[in-house]
Formats: sequence, structure tokens, C-alpha cells
Amino acid sequence: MYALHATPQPLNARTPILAPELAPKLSLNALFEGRSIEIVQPKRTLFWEGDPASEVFEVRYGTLRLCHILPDGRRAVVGFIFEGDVIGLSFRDKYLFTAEAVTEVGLLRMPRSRLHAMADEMPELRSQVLSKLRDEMCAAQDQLLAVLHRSAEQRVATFLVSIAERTLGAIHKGAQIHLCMSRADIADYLGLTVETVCRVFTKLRTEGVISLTSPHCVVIEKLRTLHAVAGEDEPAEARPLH
Amino acid sequence: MYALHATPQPLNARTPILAPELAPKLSLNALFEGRSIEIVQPKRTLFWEGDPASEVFEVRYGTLRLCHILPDGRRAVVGFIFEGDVIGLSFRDKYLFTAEAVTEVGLLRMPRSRLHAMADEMPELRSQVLSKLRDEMCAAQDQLLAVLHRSAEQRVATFLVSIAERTLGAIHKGAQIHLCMSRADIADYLGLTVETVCRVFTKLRTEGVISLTSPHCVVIEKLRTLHAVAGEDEPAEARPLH
DNA sequence: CGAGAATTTGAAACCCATCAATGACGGTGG
DNA sequence: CCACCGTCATTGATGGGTTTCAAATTCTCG
Repeated sequence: MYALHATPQPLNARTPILAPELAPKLSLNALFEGRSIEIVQPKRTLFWEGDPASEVFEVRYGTLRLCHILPDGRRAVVGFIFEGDVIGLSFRDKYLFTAEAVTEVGLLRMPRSRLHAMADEMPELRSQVLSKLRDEMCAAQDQLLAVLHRSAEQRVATFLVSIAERTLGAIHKGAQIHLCMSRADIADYLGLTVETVCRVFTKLRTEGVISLTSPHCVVIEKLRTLHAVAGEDEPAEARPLH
Repeated sequence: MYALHATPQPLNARTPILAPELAPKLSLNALFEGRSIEIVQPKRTLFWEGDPASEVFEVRYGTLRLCHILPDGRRAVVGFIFEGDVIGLSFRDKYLFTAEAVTEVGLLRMPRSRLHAMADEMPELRSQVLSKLRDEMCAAQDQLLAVLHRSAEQRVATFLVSIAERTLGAIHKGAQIHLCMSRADIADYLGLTVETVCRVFTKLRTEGVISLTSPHCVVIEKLRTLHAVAGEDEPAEARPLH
């Protein structure tokens, strides 16, 4: 959430995905063209929560983790950023979270003032920014609903589906998902503990829903069952108990 | 969340509140001036999830409940709307939730197309709409954090603080909060059950943190303790065990 | 290869959901 | 006026899922 997905995949397909041929010619991403790519090493911080939010970023490759420190000292991960995503449109004067590189990240940077100035000139760009903000709202609501009333198993299954769709573009049986983030990152994102996330992975593996060639490489073996566990659709199709 | 608070009061005071004298002259709310007030009776629906999102609304008095039906049939309350709030800026083509009147509601209505047309003409209004959208994002993130990693007691305490701030403008010892929504509404908003919400109210009452003159009228007796239970600040001040 | 970090597994405790029942309140009709 | 009824709020008992604490194992990387 709070990030602009290249291909937004909301929890419930309420948000129609804009067909490429319908996309406005002046792409938001096109604004970054010509700027030089900046490299951020893994575990380095792109910006800190509370810093003046003076810039927007487009991620060209790699993965970022958006973190927020809770009053009790624990960490909440409010989102992950992948290739093609844009960060920074939804801030007020300060960044609301810290952005840390999970992998090596290549990104483009632009002052917010410049984006705003250009948006003032171009109505088309403006409506795109608005549209992106609305996408973020949808994503934020979906994330809330994906977590609020749901079991650990449902959350993890939904997470896997969502990551597959965002990083692979689509999900299919046999798809290999590379989870570059740690179990702790996933746990903090889903509002669970590391141990619970682990146990769910193990459970899904023993049930044959997924297989794990390594802790960070998930293969989807039973797509239907995974969707059923995620509980997003096909409510009539009960998940096999074993 | 998803609603524009007249006086946004995020969970963590990261969002500075705009002083009235600094507010732009062309208020978003001023756009609705001259339009006739429409009355919605309690339990009536203003619009349904999935309806074409053709209008924006400003609530003049009363309380609305924003609901979303989950795939498993349960209901999630994604927000409450009070006097002065505006709904509709963050939608794409369809409403993302159903809006139901909790009390009698008086509101003003305006076509989205008209708002967009005016925003195209007036840069000042435009930046205000953007600002409101960003407020919504902040509120959405705060709501997520308020619920994700937190116990039932923390959620309810945070809810009380938040409602007090939104409906009374500020919170103080002895403040009387009128909760016009039902326990079920609160439960569905916080991701809890009715019974758990009740038990927390009872617990806070027996601890002397609040008193209940009726189920819908809460008086704050120990503000410090309530804040401590909410867990927003003063982490050093441990809450008394009994 | 080796050391530290990350992941996985186990056992016990706790919190919340669920099921069940009672109590409080308001409205309606006899 | 009061008995009846439906809705909502409250309280109790129980079970399940998740957290917590602890330890073993695997992975990663210098």
C-alpha cells in the first residue's frame, strides 16, 4: 500500500485494470525518462520516516520495504515496492515511513516540486496522479480487509497470490515466486509473528499446495487450493481438509 | 478512513493540523454552499458498494457508516463519517463501500463531474482535493496500524480517543462521548466481535478509566490511563494491572 | 569451511472467537 | 397501563488459533 503498483492487483477485483492501449500517452513513468539511475545497496535506507518528503521515486528494479516503527518499539511493514512502482505521491510534508532496500535497487528520483509544476501544466498528467492516488487508496483498503478479519493461513495465502501477481504479472500453476524479503518482513507486513508465518508455510507445503526449494523460493503446486485458502472467491468450493 | 475528516486526527500526530487562518480561502466545503440539504433517515442507504460513483457528498450533521461485505458474508465497517466530512473524492468509477445512515443525516450532494470541472479551473481547489486525498491516505494508514498489531483493549481505547477527537474536537478528562453506533458497528470496524468489545468496555469501566451512563454515552475518567492503554505515547508509563 | 543470521520446530500460555444465556430497553398492541 | 416481543448489550464457559519462550536446524556469505 501507499505505493503505486505497476499492475495493481486488488484483493477483490473491484478495480478494473487499465488496458495498455487505453493508457494516456503522457505516462507518469515517462516523466522520469532521461534521468540517471541511482543504485541503492541492500539494507540501505532510501529515506527515513519524518524526513521532509521532497522527492518522488520510480523503482526500475529491485525491492524496497516500507517500514513504520510503532510506539511500543515493534516494526510494522506497510508495504513492499517492486519494479515499476512509484513512491511519494501520497505524502504530505513528511515521509510517513522509512524505505529500505531489500535487494539492490535501481531507481529514478525527481523533486516533488517539479512533478507538481508539470502537473499544473498538463491536465492529463494531473488526472494520472489522481488516478494513482486512488489506486493507492484501493490498495490500502484491500490491505486492511486482507488482514483485518482473517486467519494467519488466509493472510499468507493472500500474500503469496498478491506477490505472484505483482512480480510475475500473473499467477499460474507451477509459478515460481522469489520472496526476496525475510520471514520477519512478511510477518510484520501481515501482523503475525515469524513463527506463525513459518508454520503456515510448512502447513501449505505438507498439504502440497506449495513447495519450497529454498526458504525464499516458492512454487505454486495447487493454484485452486491456494486461492481457496486465500478465501477471495469461489466460496462454494470448500478447501480439502488434507 | 476513506473519509475526509473536518479535523483529521491521525493515530500518531505525524500530520500537522492546518491552522484555520492558514486554510485557503476557496474551501472545498464552500463549493457546496447554496445547495439544498438532503435528509437521510437512520438505517437508510446513501449509496451501495458497486454503484457508479457519480457524486461527492458533504455531511452537515449526523453519522454515516461505511460498510463492505466480505467474501465470507461477514461485514467490515471501513469507517464512520461525521459532521463536516466529505465522501467521494477517493473513488474510481464505482463506490468501494456502502454508506448507511446511523443517525439522521443531513448532507449536500454534488456531481463528481462538476467538482472535476471546477478543479480543472482552479489550481487552489485542485491542491485542496489532493491534500484531502493525502489526508485520507494518512487516515487509512493509521487505521491499519491501529488494528494490525494491537490487542482488543488497545483498539477500543484508540477508537474512543479517535471518536472523542473527531466529534468533540479535542479530548479531555471528563469528556462525554456519544457513541451513536452499535457495539456491532464498533466490532466490525475494529475487527473484533461484539462480545469482545463489550468485555473491554466493562473492563475499562471497572478499572475506572471510563464510566458508562448508558451503553452509548461514555465519560472519560482517566485520560492518561486511556492514552496509555491505547498505547500511542508515554510508553514508559505502564498501565496499572488492576 | 565456519560463524552468525535466518528459518524451522516444539511446548505452554494467553487472548479472542464461539456458543449460550441472561438482562436492559423501546415499541406495540391488548 | 402493562404484558409481550424484538433488538441490543452484557456476562459466562469453552475451545482454538496465535503468541511467547526456547531450542534445533538450515541457510548464507565472507
